[in-house]
Amino acid sequence: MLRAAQLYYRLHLTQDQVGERLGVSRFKVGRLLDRALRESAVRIEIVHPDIRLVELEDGLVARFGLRSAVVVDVPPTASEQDQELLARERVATAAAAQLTALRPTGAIGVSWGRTMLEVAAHLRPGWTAASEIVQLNGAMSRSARPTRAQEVVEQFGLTSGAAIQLMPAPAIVGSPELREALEQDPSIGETLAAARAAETAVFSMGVLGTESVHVASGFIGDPDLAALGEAGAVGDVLGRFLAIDGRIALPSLDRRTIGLPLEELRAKTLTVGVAAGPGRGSIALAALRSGCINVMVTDEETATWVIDHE
Amino acid sequence: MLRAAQLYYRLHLTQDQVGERLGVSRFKVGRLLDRALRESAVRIEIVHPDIRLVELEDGLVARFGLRSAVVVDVPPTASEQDQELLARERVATAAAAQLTALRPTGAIGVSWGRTMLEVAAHLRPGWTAASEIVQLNGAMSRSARPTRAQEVVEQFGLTSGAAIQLMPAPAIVGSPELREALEQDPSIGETLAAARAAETAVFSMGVLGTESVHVASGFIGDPDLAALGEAGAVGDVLGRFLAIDGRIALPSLDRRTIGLPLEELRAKTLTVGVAAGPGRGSIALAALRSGCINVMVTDEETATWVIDHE
DNA sequence: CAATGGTGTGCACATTTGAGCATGGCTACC
DNA sequence: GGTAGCCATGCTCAAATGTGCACACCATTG
Repeated sequence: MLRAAQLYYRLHLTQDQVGERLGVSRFKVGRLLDRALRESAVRIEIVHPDIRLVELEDGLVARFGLRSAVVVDVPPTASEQDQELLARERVATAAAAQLTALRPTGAIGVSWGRTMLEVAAHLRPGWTAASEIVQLNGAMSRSARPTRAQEVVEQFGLTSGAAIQLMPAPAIVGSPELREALEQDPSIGETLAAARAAETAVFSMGVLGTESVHVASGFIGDPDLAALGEAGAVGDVLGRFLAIDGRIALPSLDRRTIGLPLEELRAKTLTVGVAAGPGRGSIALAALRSGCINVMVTDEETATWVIDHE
Repeated sequence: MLRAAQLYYRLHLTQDQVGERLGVSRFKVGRLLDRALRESAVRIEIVHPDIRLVELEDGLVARFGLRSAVVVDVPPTASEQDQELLARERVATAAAAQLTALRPTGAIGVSWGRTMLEVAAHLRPGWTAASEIVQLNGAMSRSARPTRAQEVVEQFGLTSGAAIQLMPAPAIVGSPELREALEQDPSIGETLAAARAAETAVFSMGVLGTESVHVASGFIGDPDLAALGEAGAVGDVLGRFLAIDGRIALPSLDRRTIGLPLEELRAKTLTVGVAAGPGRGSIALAALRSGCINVMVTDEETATWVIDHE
């Protein structure tokens, strides 16, 4: 058996030649090799260092029932800030590539944020034949810091030649009643209907904290921030804050949030979630648990955190 | 590439199926797997502990231009003496099996000694269709300790149904003249002619020392022993003592030795050398260097020693 | 002593894989 | 703007390999 394995695997003879040398039939050689494999006398192993990325992808797919997952390697950098920038760049590149490979059609819903901006920047012209790009949630900033949500949608549209549809509203308003009133208004209502109708959604995940985009953009103030912390919120998806178990952390705030509700997101055929950079583990896990992601794109650190904490 | 390797080697999909999952052609998958192998991203290794035996066999074949080699594993025992007995038993079994597999025809020459006796004992009836078994060298003991050479030849004959031909002479005599005279005599001369004509020879190797068969049987006395030591002899093949370089250690003694000369042994088609037990390394190496072996059967310890000292 | 069942073997056939070659896109260089 | 060379890709065809089946061998059992 070992002699056969030696001749076959090391010297790369055919089973026929091995049989000739050993004076047995090629069938017997085949069975010998079978046995060697079954009895693990021969080990075939993938030794490339990046195989762990594949394993993480498989782990995510298996644990959360995803369609697919992409986990990218981010080489270490000098500073924490560089690390975040590099991670975002790498993950965004991968997300753009994955989107291209998935070839979505019809309408595509998109969120906004730094990560989404980076994804948009990496899309190559002609990446999809989609007909329409729809903004999924409100973004109109009231602070000096612009959300650049429009740039995201425009870039998605520009690179695909699709029509674009913006959602001209803040992410979060002061009362549920105002939210309802705004959603009734045709300018927002029609976009929301289109977002609902889209079969595909692409969005990133945001962390909760003082450096959060929503805080910086003035959508949530100190009282809301405190209440969210109290409720165990770890971050947001489409402006909707989740606790680590994947449920809406603060329903009262959720009712003031303008955009596609999570149930609707969950119902879509293709939902691509992008999470990049240190500290994204908890919101990534929450989002995965919420069931609104079926294609995950992230970095190794985040993926490892998620797998370890599930 | 890694994904392909994962699906192909770990999940045992066909290249076609891998291609389907990855959205590429099976040709590309094949090339991907090729590359993975070439770049050693995938390692195929034989992990069975006995693979070292195969490697030793290959080493012997390559270094000494053999037809084949058999190296057997000898489990450790309590005492050195048990080890020697077990080694002899294992190696003899392997030698008998190898002889059976080689299916020699015509006349087969055999030597004598403890190892050969053990080999003979392991031959199964019908192991060969050879016509004649010929004793290759003199063996008639003058001491109380019999050489049992006749038993070896008889057993070879009995198990094969072949005729036997003994060499009724001592291994070593007092003078070259006497040796010549004996070899002229028909009783010995005819056997010697048959030994010369045989296409196959089977023989063991003896170590030099006070416990040597030749010393115990009274063929060499103290002066010869001392002279052999002086000349760098390490052991014998067919009663002919070799130095570690594989040459006759003491030509004067060799001229007094009755039996097939080494040049004649070298000229045969099939020469099976058997060396078993601790301390056999040097004579095994000497015999291999002398070029008179083309099929080697030995234990791991001896094979390792030979490879390490060549 | 026949029947039985397990095991190993070789064979015909189907599937899988590899080798060589043509094609076409891309780049770099005139 | 052309063009030569390179590389990746997919194809055809042949080789290599796996599979189900029939048969032989052996030991056990009623």
